[in-house]
Amino acid sequence: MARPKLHDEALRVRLLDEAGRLLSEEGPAALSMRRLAKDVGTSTTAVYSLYGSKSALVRAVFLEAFGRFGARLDAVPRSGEPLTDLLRLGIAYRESALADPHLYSVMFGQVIPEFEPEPGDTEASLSTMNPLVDAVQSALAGGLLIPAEAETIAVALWAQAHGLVSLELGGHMPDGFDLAGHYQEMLGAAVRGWFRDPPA
Amino acid sequence: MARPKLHDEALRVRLLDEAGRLLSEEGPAALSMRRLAKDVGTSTTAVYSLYGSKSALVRAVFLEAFGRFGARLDAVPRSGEPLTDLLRLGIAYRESALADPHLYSVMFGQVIPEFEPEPGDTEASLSTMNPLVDAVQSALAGGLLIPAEAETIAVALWAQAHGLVSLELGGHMPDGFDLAGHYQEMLGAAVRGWFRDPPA
DNA sequence: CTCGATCCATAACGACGTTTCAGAACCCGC
DNA sequence: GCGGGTTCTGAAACGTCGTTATGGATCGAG
Repeated sequence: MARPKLHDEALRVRLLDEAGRLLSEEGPAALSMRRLAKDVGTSTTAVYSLYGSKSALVRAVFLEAFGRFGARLDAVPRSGEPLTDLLRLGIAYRESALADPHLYSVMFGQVIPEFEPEPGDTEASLSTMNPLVDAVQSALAGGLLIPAEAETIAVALWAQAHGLVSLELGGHMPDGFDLAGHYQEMLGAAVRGWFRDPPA
Repeated sequence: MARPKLHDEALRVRLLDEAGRLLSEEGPAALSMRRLAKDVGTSTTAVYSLYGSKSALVRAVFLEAFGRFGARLDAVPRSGEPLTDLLRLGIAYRESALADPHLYSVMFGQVIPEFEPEPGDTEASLSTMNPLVDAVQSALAGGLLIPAEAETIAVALWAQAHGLVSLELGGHMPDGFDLAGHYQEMLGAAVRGWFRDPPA
């Protein structure tokens, strides 16, 4: 038979890490197959034998990014008070996105033309929403919210946070608008919209 | 002195139209300088003498798209009832985005790597928000909403609509989730969050 | 030690954005 | 009317991209 593989799992991981680093630190334009290969000290062929295409490589980064993002949301300490937790999750959402804007763009924008998520990849992004759904269900169970589907409320709140973050990252906020200063107020209103009765 | 220009304003308009058509019908990947030049029957040099770069060309499409988008929102008939108008605007927002998803991506995503909006281009996107700010101010003047800055409420509602549309276009909705069926309910909750008193 | 199979880095291919360049087209002064 | 100099033009060139073909290097089996 033949020589042993150099293009092994260790290299696969190194490529994935370096791809994430390139994206995070220099943006989507910096991630090219040539550049990536050179930075980890191998050839483009190696990347292709391990990943097959740029699209597949970026998908790996995409899934990894969702994994980290979901972990950050999971790590938010729970207060036992569902409405408090919803706010905390929203704040953690923005912090996570701002901590690595380029990765957030890979997850939710189509910043890399070669890659767009496949239907099955939707699950990755939906897992992001799990803690949100849990908190909404708790609130519903406590009779705090109007009777609606938990999924509907969760999607609405998710979209509220995503919309704010997305506009902020895209530079679409009004001049001088202090999003950080109004973010909690906005999240609060979004949640309050589903209240059964207004709080005192 | 010299020969008259062939690369005149008429050609500039034709290029802009064709660029918009390419984007709308075939997506961002189809918009290349060579393809564009060939489709309007000229050379790439012509595009460069008129626009200077792909970035500048896409910026023209970007501004044009915001113009059309804003016009659609301006054209929404007003009921005199600010809360009704807020819902109508939200619905028109989604309809406009879904009518030309690729253009919406150019406006709010960074789908074309060569182009990202300059600071001054923020005004274009903000004008989209004008009818929204007007309706919010009317509602505030009518004492319907809690006393907050109109800009804050408008940004929150805008982000709610944008977030929903953006997640929908990106394919991030849960499997089988009927956004169209829940969209008004969600918008209603977003507005209700700013109510002074809950409606009957 | 030789052979054959396997893997890998180099180099090539087509397409991209952009720029260079030689010539064609034009206006002005005569 | 007709050069001459200026300006504009399209074709071709440059470097980079994603991707793929190729030929040499490398190893185990006999």
